[in-house]
Parts: sequence; C-alpha cells; structure tokens
Amino acid sequence: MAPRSRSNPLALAVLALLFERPMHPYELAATMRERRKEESIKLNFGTLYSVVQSLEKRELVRVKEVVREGRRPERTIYEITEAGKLELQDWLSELVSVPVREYTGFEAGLSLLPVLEPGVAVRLLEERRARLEQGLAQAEAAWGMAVKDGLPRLLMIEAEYVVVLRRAELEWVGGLVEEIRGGSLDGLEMWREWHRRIGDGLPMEAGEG
Amino acid sequence: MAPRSRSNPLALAVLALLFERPMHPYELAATMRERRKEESIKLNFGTLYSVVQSLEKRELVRVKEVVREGRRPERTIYEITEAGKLELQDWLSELVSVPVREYTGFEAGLSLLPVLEPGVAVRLLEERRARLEQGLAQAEAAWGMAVKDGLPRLLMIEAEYVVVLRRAELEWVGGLVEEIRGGSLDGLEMWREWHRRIGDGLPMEAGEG
DNA sequence: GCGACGATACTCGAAGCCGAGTATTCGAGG
DNA sequence: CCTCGAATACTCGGCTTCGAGTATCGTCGC
Repeated sequence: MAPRSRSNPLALAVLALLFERPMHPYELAATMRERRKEESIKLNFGTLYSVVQSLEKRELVRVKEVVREGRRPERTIYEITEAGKLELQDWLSELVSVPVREYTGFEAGLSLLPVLEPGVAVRLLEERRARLEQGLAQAEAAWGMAVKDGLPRLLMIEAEYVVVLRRAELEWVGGLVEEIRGGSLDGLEMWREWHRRIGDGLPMEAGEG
Repeated sequence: MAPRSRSNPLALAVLALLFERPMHPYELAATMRERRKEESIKLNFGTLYSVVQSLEKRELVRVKEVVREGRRPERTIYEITEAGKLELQDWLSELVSVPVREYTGFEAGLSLLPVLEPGVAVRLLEERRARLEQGLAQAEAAWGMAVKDGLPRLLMIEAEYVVVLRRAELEWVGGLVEEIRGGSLDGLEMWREWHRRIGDGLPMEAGEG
C-alpha cells in the first residue's frame, strides 16, 4: 500500500470537491473556505499543491486542462478518476465507521501533569475551564446565527460534534479541579511529596508501580 | 521563534523524562512504554532521535556522556539544561491551560458526510457506535485492573479523560443515528434528493446557502 | 492616472516525520 | 552447542508539511 496515503484528510476533501466538478487547486481552497471546511480539515496552501500532485501520481485525479487568462499564472484544472471515486467512498467510510485513537495536546499535557506543582496545575486547569466556557459560548452563538440563516443541520453536523465534545471536556475539567482542590484525588499526597523533595534539591524518582 | 518548535509533544515527553534523570534515547523510549505514555504521546523511534537532536541544537538538552558496553552500539546519554527546564514548565503549562482546536479524522468525515448515501451513512455510524461501545468496555476493564494494582488515579488521569470523551461521542453518535433513521434530521430530504440526482447521472450541485 | 490593497494562482527550500532496515547481544529450547 | 527470537541501540531515504515568497490583475479612492 502507498505510504501514509490516507494520512492527510485534505486529500479526502480534494476528492470530495472534485467529485462535484473539476477545479484548479486555488479554487479548491477557496471553496473549502466558503463552506467552512477549513474549520474541520486543516488547509495550508503549500500542502494543498503537493497533496494534489500526490493524488495525481496515484491516478486518483488527473489533469483535465491547463488554461491561462491574460498573463496570470496558469491554472491547472483537475478532475476525479473512477479509481478516485472508489477511494473517496472507501476512505470516507473508514473515517466514519472506525474510531481511531488520535493524540491531542491536552492529553499529552495530562499525562505529564505530575511534572507541575499541584497548585500550579489547578490554576492552569481553571484557566482552561474558563477558556472552554468562553469558546463554547462563542461556538453556540455562531451556531445560532447559522441556523437562523437557514443552514440545515446536516451541513453543520461536524460543528455540533465538536461542541458536544468540548462540553464534555468542560464538565470533566471542572470536576477534576474540584477533586484536587478538595483533596480527594487519589495520588495527591504522593504528588505533593515529590515536589517537596524536588524543592529540597533531591532527584525525582519514577512514580510507577 | 524556532519553527514548529512546539509541534511535537514527544519533545515535551523527552524533557519531562530528562527532568527526572539523564538517559539515552532508547531508554527514553523504553521508559515511555513502561509508563504507558506511548498511549497518549505518539512515539516513533526514527522521530525520537531527530527530536532529541533538535532539542540539543536548541540547547534544551545536552550530551552528558557517551558510553559503550562491550561491542554494542554507543549510547549517548543526554541531560536537561536550565533552559530546558524552563521550556518544559512553560510548554506544559500552555498545553494544560489553552484549549486548541485540533483536527480529527471523524470530524473530517462528518464534514463530508453528504458525499455518502444516507442509508450507507447510517450503517457506518452504527458500526462506529458498536466499536466505540466495545472499545469503552475494554478501556474500562483495563482501568479497573490498574486500580486494583494500586496505580493511583493521578497517574491514569489522561486515560480517564479519553474515556469521558469517548462516552460523550458514543451518546452523540447514537442520537444522530436515531435522528436519521427517524427522519427528523434537518436537511435529510435535501440529502436524499442530491443522491437521487447523482443516481440519474446529473452533476452534484453545491449545497451551501 | 496612479498608488495602495486585496484577490488570484502558485513555487520553493527547509524542516519534520515515518517506517523499514542494520547490527549486535542475550537467553531459552531442543 | 546451535539456532531462533526478543531486546538493544540506532541509521537512513524519501515522502509530507510548513510557511514565507513571487508575480499579476482588478478596483477604488483621490
């Protein structure tokens, strides 16, 4: 199998758009922006061109024509191939049906939380809580606007998903803060003890087992 | 600022481990495995070595000594610098306190969901629901085992977070399936109509606005 | 009629990341 | 004693991604 061939969802978005009609790369980017797809699929111009090239090499898209208006740069218009249509359906099906563990920055942070002093950690978690609340309020306002504009829910379903996850995170972070503050988190005393030792200039010892 | 310097949390894990004591790269990887950090921070050997090198170039770590036992390959032992300790605290603080929008595969899939036929989409979402349920059961079993083994919650906090998010996702996906099945999802009729047209060989038209 | 500005349409070098490969040692089993 | 697999410790080529740069065209005010 081609290496990392399904690693970048931007390629999937390209296939999906070319499934509608042939376009040139810049138009792909512009269309993604219009439809707010850049909010759920990372878009970077430099990457877009190499992604399209790689799709071409794999014969999932092909050049339809190269046109030039006036003395502007050439526009290379691509179209999807039959193999591309199959890949589109197959890849999209996989993304929807198979949950994969993805790595987030916050999860990484949590897994190293003991490195921070407990007091510092609580303060930072509270900051996060506040920012999440703020972000949710904004997201909900934007969502309300879109509904009023008559945008059907089907076309904003990904935004809804993100909001649901964010809300779950907000509640969990709130609970965690309470538990540390209240002293009921299992392992808290050990945590404080490590940092007392670090404060005394002693080396930190591994805390597993 | 150094380019992309805070893009890979693996570098943060390296700093955190070297904060405890000096190690050589292979040992860093082995320790991450032992402590189950590879579940929350992506670990790849090839990447590890270049990440350590990049930290060295930025003077956040430095070579402590190069030793060789018997005729094995040399082991280069690194230690953290003062600048490295500062970077560790600062970066970790940022990860904990600032929520950032990260892109997941499922979100990308959802945002392109209309490309699939409604019937197919429901089937795939149900598959996901089932897999999420299964994964959650496994995760909870593993969690129970760890608790019995006396591992304090503080050291599994990241796993708890993941489980909470997964459960929220499970419920939401379940609800979405119901809504499509029950026909109450706003935009469903339009969705069916598009696919009727595609079936008739007509070009798909943009569905925004 | 000219100068600033944003949109159009890509290009390119540097850096990052992946994953398979290399070479050695150790211990267990037959 | 010999082999086989797991563990040790890294190396390397090639693809991917980033982000800033280039160059032209339309247009709007002044």
